[in-house]
Amino acid sequence: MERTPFVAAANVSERLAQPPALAISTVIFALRPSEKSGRPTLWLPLVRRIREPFKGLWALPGGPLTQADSLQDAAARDLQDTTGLAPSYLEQLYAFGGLHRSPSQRVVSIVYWALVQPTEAELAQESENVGWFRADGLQELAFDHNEIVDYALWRLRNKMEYGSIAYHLLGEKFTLAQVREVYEAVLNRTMDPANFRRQLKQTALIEPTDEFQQGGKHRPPRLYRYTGMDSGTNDAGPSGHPPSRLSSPG
Amino acid sequence: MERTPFVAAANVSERLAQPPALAISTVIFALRPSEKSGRPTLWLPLVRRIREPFKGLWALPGGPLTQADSLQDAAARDLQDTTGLAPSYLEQLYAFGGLHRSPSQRVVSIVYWALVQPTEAELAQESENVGWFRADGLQELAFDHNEIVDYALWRLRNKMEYGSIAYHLLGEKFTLAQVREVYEAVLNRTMDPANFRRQLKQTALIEPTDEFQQGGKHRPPRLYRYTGMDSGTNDAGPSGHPPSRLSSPG
DNA sequence: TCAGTTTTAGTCATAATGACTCTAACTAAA
DNA sequence: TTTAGTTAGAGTCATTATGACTAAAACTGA
Repeated sequence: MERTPFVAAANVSERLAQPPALAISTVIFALRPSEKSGRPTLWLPLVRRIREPFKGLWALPGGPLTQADSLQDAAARDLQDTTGLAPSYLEQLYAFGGLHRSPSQRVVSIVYWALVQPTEAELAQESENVGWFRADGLQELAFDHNEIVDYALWRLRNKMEYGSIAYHLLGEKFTLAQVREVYEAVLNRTMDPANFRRQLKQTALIEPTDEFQQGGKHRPPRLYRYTGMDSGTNDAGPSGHPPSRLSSPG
Repeated sequence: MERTPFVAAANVSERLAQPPALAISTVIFALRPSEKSGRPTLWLPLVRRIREPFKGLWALPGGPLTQADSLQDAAARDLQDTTGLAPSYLEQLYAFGGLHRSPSQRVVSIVYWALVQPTEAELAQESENVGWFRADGLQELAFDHNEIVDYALWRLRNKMEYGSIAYHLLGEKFTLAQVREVYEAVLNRTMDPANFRRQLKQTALIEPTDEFQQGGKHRPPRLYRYTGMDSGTNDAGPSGHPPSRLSSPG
């Protein structure tokens, strides 16, 4: 994002005369095993800037608003181009329009946030200029992107307290323990397995399958399926989700 | 908002070549007594369009993004200019960027929503081209503004379920019954007075004053004061409010 | 066969909720 | 002065949700 657009402003008066540039950026979250514990933790892909400003620093994927796309489509397209990812969940986060976000021309960024499933996240090409980072304790990023990531994290944790969002970080079938691990990774605290299971089965939109996950060195857990029929890549803006409360157990 | 900016596009290819125009609009809510029952209900001010497109139709107040202002400041300034209002609460709602929101050039609107207190709302100048309308059952508005108002209503009702937002529609001192009336007006259903009072006093950030409201034909109710110290015109975006639950009683 | 693990069901005390009753305190009409 | 009408405000009670906890079930690996 924030590629220097059209003209480089030579001075303040020229800068004020230009209309602000419009950019789209996306914060993408996925679960990956922690290096130490192996437990799932939150990660996000970043791209390295190859030109000024902030050349060499890592930044959120994005770019100028493509004329022919809606905002949502532009976000999805940028995601595909820069990281190869197709998100299972994509929602507008916020429009950032401070006066001095970019040193050259003024840039208004409309930021989306996305969740991708582990199978998709594996496909994401890593390279010299595209890498995955743990969502907490990020290094210094370009522009105001640290602030943006923090806000996206806050929103993710917030949405978590209602139902339905956790499943976009998982595959089609999952165990109840996996759902709990998503909550624990996002909210950064442990939860009582028994109580969590009780609440999930009461309120959440899931149904049991007759399959069980094999391979563990313990009793095989039943696999469940999400029945929320969330249209995936849909916006929670207009036509958004009415919240169905799920409070945190144990 | 959506004043035809800079150049009027002559054809599709020219239109696609131009960068999208940026506009700011605001949905403003205030309580006003219903014509029939006299009970408080939700109203919002609209301005009549005096030029094409949609000349003659009512629309949300707004305008192009002023260069020297942040997004939030631009919203507050437009509010002041078009309706004379200074909101006690102002928050970003959503960025609307569909391809064909405006028939001439493509316009991306960053929409804010605001709450004003009754004393302020009275000051709002009404005129031939500025009027107040009930928030539900609106007539056809210019552009996609019906959709925007509906979404703002959804967000207002949503925020209502956490605490702290209702008081921005009231004055400095208020009775508990008035708070309940705000909830009833916004959520559009009645609530049990006794249970509502109990919950408010448990969780909400209010303190009793030693004053009582006189003039009713019944026992005078105690006046309360909000102690949330919400910095009023602050954003709930980045640096936003962590939600403190208040569920609906009765 | 046994120890170790996680799944899964269940118990129990406490807190929150919704429906309801009753008294207090005022006004207005009789 | 009394009485009816109104809302304020406190309190009761059954039901439900929550958090902490116990324990059996079902697998693996030694």
